[in-house]
Formats: sequence, C-alpha cells, structure tokens
Amino acid sequence: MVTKTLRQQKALETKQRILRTALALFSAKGFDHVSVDEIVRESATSKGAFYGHFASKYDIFLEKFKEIDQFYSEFQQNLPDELPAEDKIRKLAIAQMMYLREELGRDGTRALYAYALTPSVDNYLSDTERPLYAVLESFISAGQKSGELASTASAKRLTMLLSRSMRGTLYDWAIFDGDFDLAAEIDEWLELLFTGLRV
Amino acid sequence: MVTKTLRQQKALETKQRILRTALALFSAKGFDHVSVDEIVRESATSKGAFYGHFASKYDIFLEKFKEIDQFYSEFQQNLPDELPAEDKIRKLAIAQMMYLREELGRDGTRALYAYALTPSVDNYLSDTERPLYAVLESFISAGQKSGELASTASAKRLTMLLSRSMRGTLYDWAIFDGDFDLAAEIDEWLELLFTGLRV
DNA sequence: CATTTTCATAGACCGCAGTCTATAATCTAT
DNA sequence: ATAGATTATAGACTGCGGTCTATGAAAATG
Repeated sequence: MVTKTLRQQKALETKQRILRTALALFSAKGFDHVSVDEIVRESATSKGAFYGHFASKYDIFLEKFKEIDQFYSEFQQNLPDELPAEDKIRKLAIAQMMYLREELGRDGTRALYAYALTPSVDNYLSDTERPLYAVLESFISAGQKSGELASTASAKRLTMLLSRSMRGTLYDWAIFDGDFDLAAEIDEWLELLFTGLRV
Repeated sequence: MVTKTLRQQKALETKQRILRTALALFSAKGFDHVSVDEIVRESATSKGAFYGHFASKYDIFLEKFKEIDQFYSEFQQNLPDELPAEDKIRKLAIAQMMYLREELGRDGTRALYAYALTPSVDNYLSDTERPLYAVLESFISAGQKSGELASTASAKRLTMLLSRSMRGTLYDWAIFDGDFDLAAEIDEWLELLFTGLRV
C-alpha cells in the first residue's frame, strides 16, 4: 500500500525526520543522554507527533535494532552450505556480536536489554519468531541430522539455549566495565559448550 | 561502633521504618508499582529521610538481595565435602534459582537486572568479589584438581562463564512470559554444558 | 461546494525518581 | 548554661518519559 494522500505523505516525512534526528542524537550523545523533548525540539516537531509515530523512546531504537534481521538472512545466504554445523553456529554467533558492537554499541545494547525488562512490554528479544531463531535452528537441525551434534535435546530447545548464551554474553558485556572482547568471549564460550566440561 | 547518641538512635529507627515499609509494599504490590512517595507517605517520613539513608529506590532492594550471600555460605557449609564437583555445582545452581524465585520473585529479579543495566552504577551483579564467585570457584577448582573437570580454562574463567549462564537463565526468566521452570531450565542447561554438544 | 468526519500535531499536563535548600533538633565546646 | 556547629529530616523543586485534550487542516460525503 503505497502512500496516497497528502496527509499520509506529510506524516511520513515527519516520522522520518524524527527518526533521523533521534538516531543522530543517540549516536552523538548516547541513548541515555538524549531526551524526547530534545529530539522533538531538534526535529521541530512535538510530543504529540513523536508518540503518534513511536510507542516509546525505546521503540524508535528498536526500529534500528530490527535491521539485524536483514543481516541474519544475508549471513545465511552467504555462508557455504557444506560447512560443518559447528562452524556455522560459531560464525553466526561471532558475526552477531560484531554487528551489535558496531551498530548499536554498548550503550545501545544496554538500553535495549533494559527495555526488554520493562514489565508488560512485548519486547523483541523474547520473540521466538524472529529470524535469529530460524537461522540458528536450521543450523542446529542440520547438524543433528548429519550426526555432528548431540540430539539429546530437540533443535528448538537447543536453539533457545544457544540464543540464551548469546543474551547472557551480551548482558555481561553491558554490565561489566573494562575490557570485554565480545567476539572472543562468545568464541571461548562456544568452544567450552561444544567440548563439554567433563573430564 | 555501636549506636551512641540519641540522634543516631533516631536516625536508625527512621531507616528501619522505611526499610520495613518499603519491603512490605514491594512484596504486596511489586517493585514497579510502589513509588518512593508512597513509601515515604506510608512510613510517615520524607524524601529527605529516604535519600539520606538509601542511594536509590533500588538500593533499598539490594539490601534484601544481598542476603543471598548469607545463603551461599550456609549452602557451602551444609554440603557434604565428598560430593563430586559436578553435583556440587548443580546443587548450587538449582538452590540459587529456587532462592531467588522465593525471595525476590520474578518482578524483583526483573527490577534487579534492570537496575544493573543502569549506566555508571556499581551494580552488585557485576561485583566479582561477591560470595557466589568464591563458592563457585572453590567447587570448580576442586573439580579440576581431582580431574573431574576440564582444565582447558582457568577456574576463575570457568567461574565467570558459569555465573554468566545463571545470569542468562535468570534474564530469560524475567523477559519470557508463560511457564518457565527455573530449576529445570538451569538443570537441563548444566547437563548440556557438562556433556558437550559434539557428537 | 458545503458539511461533516478524520486524524496528525501541538503542547499542557501527570506521575515518578532523584536533588536542593531550609530548618529545627541535637550535639559539642567552653 | 550558653553559643555555635552539626545533621536528620521535611518538602519544594527539577527533569524525564509518557498521556491527554484541543485544534486546524485535509479528506470524505452528498
């Protein structure tokens, strides 16, 4: 449904002006140091306009975060099919971490993870329909079929547990000060997980 | 330094009145549905008194959370020494989950994890000096010495990764609606981690 | 065209966590 | 005992995210 009326046209312009302004401000000053009033002032709009287009200050941010879905499908398409399942999973995990580091940054990730904890919000993180799950599950499922991966748990279940590991790593990245090499952390973690802790 | 003057005595009473009132309200209505104004009103004190005694609304809550440290040391003392390292770790993890479920609840845990994401706050979660780390590390270290556990990573490192798993599980508990059996989740997770994913 | 309806926007307003300032009760020193 | 310093507390105030109401311009209706 392409934009039709003048009204819709103008509304869309307003929305995009807000979006651009907000992202620029977030990028310049960090999510927590930009107020909605500031966004509204800077984009010469109003609170009414802002909340007409976005559900919350975080929502605007989510818009950006969801671009990661695009990233996932591209990733899947560009990956050689014959790679071992383990390698695919590791590459995905590392790529995801690097993507978030570059695109959202620590501040952004922190804000996103905090928002997901807001009561009664259908946060994107816990949406098991998002592409991350689909991609991961396809890798795991293939790995189980080919006998590379243990089948003690279902592919769906393993997908949940693996994605949880990623969330845990990202959460720690957000709360720990000092050096924290996201890619190295997830890599070491997966190595451990694949090998197992026993003996 | 035992309380000396009348002033100190009264101040302490005020503090405890606030604390009791706040915890009762949190327990009754959930952390997010209790305002500082309400605590102050209900305890017949003032904002000045509140923030004189507590750094933030979350701080008061942390006071309660830190009781878990007591729990850890008791746990360690009551555990048979000759138990395999793996069992000790699993029991600890499960006990911790049950403790949090009972004492903080999902709302409380959610609030705690959200607070830890507040920028520039020396959040308790990321304090590697807290007893959880010490207890876990002692189990892991013993397990490595006796040859039960892999020594590919240092005990300190494994402690971090294991505690991260717990944080990840608790985080997911907080963000996912519906059924989520904390104890079962961590148990299944540890089983996987000990065994490894390969073959 | 004239009218009625819709709806994007402006900005006053609310509730909240946290800060600041004033004050009076208590403590200390002489 | 009195004067002066200290400090726990009261409560006005700020800044924030988010809501609500009013309004005028654009769209639909006839």
